[in-house]
Amino acid sequence: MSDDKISVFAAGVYRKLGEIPRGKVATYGVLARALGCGSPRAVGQALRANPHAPQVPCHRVVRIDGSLGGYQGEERGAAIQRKQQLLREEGVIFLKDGRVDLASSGFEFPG
DNA sequence: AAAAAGATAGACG
DNA sequence: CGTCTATCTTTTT
Repeated sequence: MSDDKISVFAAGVYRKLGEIPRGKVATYGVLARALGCGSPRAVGQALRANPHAPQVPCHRVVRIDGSLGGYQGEERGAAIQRKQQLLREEGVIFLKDGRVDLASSGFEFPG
């Protein structure tokens, strides 16, 4: 937190997030691949430092297995609860396990 | 400059 | 089901 600006990597992540349609969710792996990186952790780092909270749909990014993961830097349980609420309002389908239905709400980047 | 952490994913036992 | 390793970027010492 030294510069007001952000890295090019984060900017690319936020750009991809804007491509995710409402009611859908993308996975870290797919996002990382769309950015040209094979490490979903790098994407998570960019989202964690997300300077635009609700402006960027960072809550539309979940794990590969449908688990929510985290939100900003909150506790795991709190992050899941908040994300589930937001996604549920957007029309994302949730399974009884508390996971997202990637089979219907899973989004993937073209190309 | 070097080391540690971080919202993952995949492989192994 | 639980544990370890691989991979990339950002942040801190």
